[in-house]
Amino acid sequence: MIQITLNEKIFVKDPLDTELGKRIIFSSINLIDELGFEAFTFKKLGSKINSTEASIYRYFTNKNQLLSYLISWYWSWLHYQLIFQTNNINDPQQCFRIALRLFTEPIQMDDSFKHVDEQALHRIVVSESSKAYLRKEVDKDNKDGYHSSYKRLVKAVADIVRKMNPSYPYAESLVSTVIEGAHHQAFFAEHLPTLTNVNQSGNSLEEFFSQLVLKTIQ
Amino acid sequence: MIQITLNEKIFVKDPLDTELGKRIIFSSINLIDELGFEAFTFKKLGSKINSTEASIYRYFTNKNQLLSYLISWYWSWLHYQLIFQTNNINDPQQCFRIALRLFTEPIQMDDSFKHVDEQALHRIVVSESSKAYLRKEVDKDNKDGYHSSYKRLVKAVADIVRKMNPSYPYAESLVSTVIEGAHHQAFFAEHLPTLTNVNQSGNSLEEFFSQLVLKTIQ
DNA sequence: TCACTTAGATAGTAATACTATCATTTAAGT
DNA sequence: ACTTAAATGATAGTATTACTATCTAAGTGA
Repeated sequence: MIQITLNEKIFVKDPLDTELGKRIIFSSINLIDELGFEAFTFKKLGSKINSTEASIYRYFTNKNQLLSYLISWYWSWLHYQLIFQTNNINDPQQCFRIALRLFTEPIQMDDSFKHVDEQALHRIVVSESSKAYLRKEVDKDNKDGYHSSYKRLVKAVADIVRKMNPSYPYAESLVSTVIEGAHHQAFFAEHLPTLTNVNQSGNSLEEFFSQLVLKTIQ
Repeated sequence: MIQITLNEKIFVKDPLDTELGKRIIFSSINLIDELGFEAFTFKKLGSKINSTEASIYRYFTNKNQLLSYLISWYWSWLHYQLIFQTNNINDPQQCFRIALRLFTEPIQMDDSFKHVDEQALHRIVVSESSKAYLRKEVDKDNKDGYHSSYKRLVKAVADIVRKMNPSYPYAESLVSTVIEGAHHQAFFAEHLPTLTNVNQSGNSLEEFFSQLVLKTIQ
């Protein structure tokens, strides 16, 4: 049983400390997935969990903070998976393959987190995660550590890339491009298929990015 | 003097047909750039151009349609630039270089469009363009042609990629990854620099993607 | 038992995202 | 010159959003 701990400034009151807090997290994932982030409101969430808007505000200052919390939680969880799955593996090539699979394949969540719908959270990450930072408030948010989980994950994978080729100077850029790109390509494959070749005639997301990275860093 | 024509369903009434329409376009670029898309409203725009909310609704059904219009206009304009600048150039490698420069360098707009602030529009494309499609309504929007300018541009550049290597099966994915990636990397370089190596010790956006593409398609 | 935490209930406010109506100006056709 | 239609402005109204504030009740722990 593991516990993922997030930066304290990313919530008003830690939702994992209470029963209501856990209901907020659990149900917000389903509701954001269902309605999309724009149409999602604390009022709707309140009525869904038989609580009130005011109660939810005791945990998060606004819905953007809640989104950032969910996304951060997801990155921390992926990072934990990466560390766990690459444990005792020395070949950086193989480590990278594991990382790439985490980014491109729908995740399988273990029983430690039954309260979380992993498929739904993944869909939210694909469709909504960039909205957590594409904001005017990004610098303030960043100071408060809203994006530190993401930054840690990118650094960890960039370190793997550097182990494969220490002279490649764009490790972080490559990794963040792959992560964001994986989301975009998955979204395009579903909604705007002319923008992608993924899911067409045997082409796969993983294969596309695998080739791209290995050839790029040679 | 050229005229960029956009799909008819992307507006209620063509803003380029009237004086007020042009003021809407011109000022919305500045206002979205200044406030960010979330804080931007038709009411604020109305008072900025000495008109009213109701008048703006006669051109666009909502602010998302206006955003889609601006972004579409930008893609159409880039596409035009691409065709113009690659005219009479047969070497696909060189054509690609031109395309890449269009995606990575702040554009220089010609005098035909003095009413448009090119720098501001580019900032909007970087920070807000993905919000035009990362929506629950994406399929409906797509049916109405909201994204056809983007799709045409991606196809045009993918055709260049295929000329360089006809057997590469991920041309569209590669191009859309580069375009979206160029935005992300530019945004990261400014706001979340630990996620990128661009703008650090002589590293450039253009160089990163140039290497990435050329090595990938070999 | 007292203090404290937690949450439910309710109310209120300013702003947002529209829709509707009506009057006025302007431009275009006969 | 007269008529009509299109374009805009002015104003009002509505439901919802995004909060903030206050008050009460229940439960917990020392």
